[in-house]
Amino acid sequence: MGLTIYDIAKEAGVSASTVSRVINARPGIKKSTRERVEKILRDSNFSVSEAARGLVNQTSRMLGILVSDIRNQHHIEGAYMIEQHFMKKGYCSLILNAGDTDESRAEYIRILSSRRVEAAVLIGSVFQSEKVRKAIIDYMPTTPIVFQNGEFDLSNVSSVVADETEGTAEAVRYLYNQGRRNIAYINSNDTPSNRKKIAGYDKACAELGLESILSVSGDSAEESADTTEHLLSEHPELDAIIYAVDLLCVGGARRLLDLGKSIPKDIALIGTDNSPFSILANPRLSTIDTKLFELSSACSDILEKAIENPSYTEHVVIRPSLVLRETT
Amino acid sequence: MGLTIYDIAKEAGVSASTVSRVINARPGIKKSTRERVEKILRDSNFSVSEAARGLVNQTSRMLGILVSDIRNQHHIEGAYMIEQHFMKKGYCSLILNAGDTDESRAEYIRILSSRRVEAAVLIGSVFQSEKVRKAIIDYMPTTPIVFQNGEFDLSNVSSVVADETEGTAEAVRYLYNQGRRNIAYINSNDTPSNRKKIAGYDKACAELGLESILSVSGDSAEESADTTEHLLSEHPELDAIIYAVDLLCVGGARRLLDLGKSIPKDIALIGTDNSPFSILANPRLSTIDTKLFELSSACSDILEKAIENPSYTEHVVIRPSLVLRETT
DNA sequence: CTGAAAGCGCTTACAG
DNA sequence: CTGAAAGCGCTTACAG
Repeated sequence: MGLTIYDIAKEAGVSASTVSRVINARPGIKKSTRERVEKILRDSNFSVSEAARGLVNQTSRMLGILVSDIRNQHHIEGAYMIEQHFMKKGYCSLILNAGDTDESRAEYIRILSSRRVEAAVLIGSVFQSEKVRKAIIDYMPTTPIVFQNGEFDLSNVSSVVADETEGTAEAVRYLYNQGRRNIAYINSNDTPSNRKKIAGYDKACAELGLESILSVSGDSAEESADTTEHLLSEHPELDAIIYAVDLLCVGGARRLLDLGKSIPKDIALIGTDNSPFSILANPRLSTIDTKLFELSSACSDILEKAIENPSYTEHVVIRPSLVLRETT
Repeated sequence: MGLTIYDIAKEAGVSASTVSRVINARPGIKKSTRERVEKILRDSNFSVSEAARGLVNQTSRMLGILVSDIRNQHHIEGAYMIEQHFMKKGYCSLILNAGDTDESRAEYIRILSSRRVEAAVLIGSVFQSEKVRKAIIDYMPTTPIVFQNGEFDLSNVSSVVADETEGTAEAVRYLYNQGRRNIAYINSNDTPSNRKKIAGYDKACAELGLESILSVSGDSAEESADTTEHLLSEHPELDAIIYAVDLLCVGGARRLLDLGKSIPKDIALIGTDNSPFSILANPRLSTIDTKLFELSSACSDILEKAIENPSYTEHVVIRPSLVLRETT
């Protein structure tokens, strides 16, 4: 199995050096030799071992992409974009599910380091932790890293973040301007990103003299429906709810309809992320667009520059915008 | 940067062999030596180069997972499961988007081969093509491969397929038993998998003496809504529609509601895949459950055995079932 | 219990 | 234009 360049060399009656030169299209090889070797390469379906090549070149042509859960549609978009873009340049992407704990996420930094990836991307604010930071310092102190939706104050880490605080505050202000005065917020998991959203909600409520009404839901549509119903029973005066995630808004909308509420007449709803759910939902969601596509494409751009020049670093902030549909 | 075992050896005053033995927990090392080396390993945050190690061991500890588009929720589930499972055993997964053409998909087989993956998984019936088959013969003739939702008659390729023909036929029969007599089918892209579904639809229609009414939609909910409306204008007698994909069913349901139809009274709807959309949709979809989870977990099991024993091969067929909710 | 040497599959000066 | 040699970072017989 696995032919080596020595096998090819023997068959062509040349040295391995020559075969290597042909494979890598180096100049200064007699045309007839080149063609003979090329034919054998082709006929034998030879494929170079990237591992061996990487060992001598000190490159792996691999990228590491860490996502806490690859099944999360919101995160996979970025991974997709990066994988597609760099595959064209001959890079393969190790897309790994870094798990739910800080320990496991830090461990994945170590794993990427032992695979000698040339650059890494962290997707999701959950990577914001001291353990991950330390793992980067210990294991990838000079590898270019791009952090999507988070930041570390390290010389090799770039960041691309959405200003979710401001995005959420704007949603509150919009509802206020529409005459809503009892605006609740339903949060999902406790992540750095969600904390920023709540900060924006609280800030805007304070500015406008509104009461902060905060509730937390599990991360399924069904749980959100229950949370929404419960919240409404405690605060029958509610005339608007903002959700930290579109999916939760879908669940809430559904339950409110079941309870005989009219949306947005009785109660206005705003989701977050402008995800596919927001258009599929019935009614279609108004939502805070966190500009996933722009975030991902900024990551991809930075990564590209950082691979060229490993000391390149950049910090980008993207401003969310409000997308108005049928729930406001 | 990049310490090698020679750096560690020098610092510990031992040979590289000894360091290697400590790293690999080989027996027969004096306890004091082992502990001294371990401490240095830890303090210096040493991490072995998997590439170099792989070169000598003739293993890569990498798996290749080919998906046509990683953003497809239906496909990523399998990739997730496999990645998670094998990471525990020290394997990293190259999850690659193999693209839209047979050429590109075949090319990815070559790429996996040059990365010397120890096993590969093809997810999705679209890999069913002569070009991919040839690429496997040429580049991975002995690497264990598991094909999710497709098969190749090759000694190194296992398969796990859903019997979509039968699953779809059953949906038709169910509708018939409910008294529906004008049952249409709306297909999505032309893939081997979708062809099997249509075969099942046609077969059941023939059995029951029903007319086959087949239409094709683009792959967004919006396009499906248009297709549905158009189909209904040509066949006002329709009292049921089966969709090749849940998402299309969501789009169709939405439009039918907008047109003032009552679901399922006027018209019954059945989607395919039992995807998250089917529960989120309003109304919730009845759907042909293609048992994604079982498919994926069967792939993962086979893969595990095949990595142990590279000549292991298995062929599994999984029977879909009908899940009844609010659209029938 | 430990080390020197060879080798995994490549690439790249260096020499001719 | 081409080849012999050294080396990338490891592991593993082999010898002691």
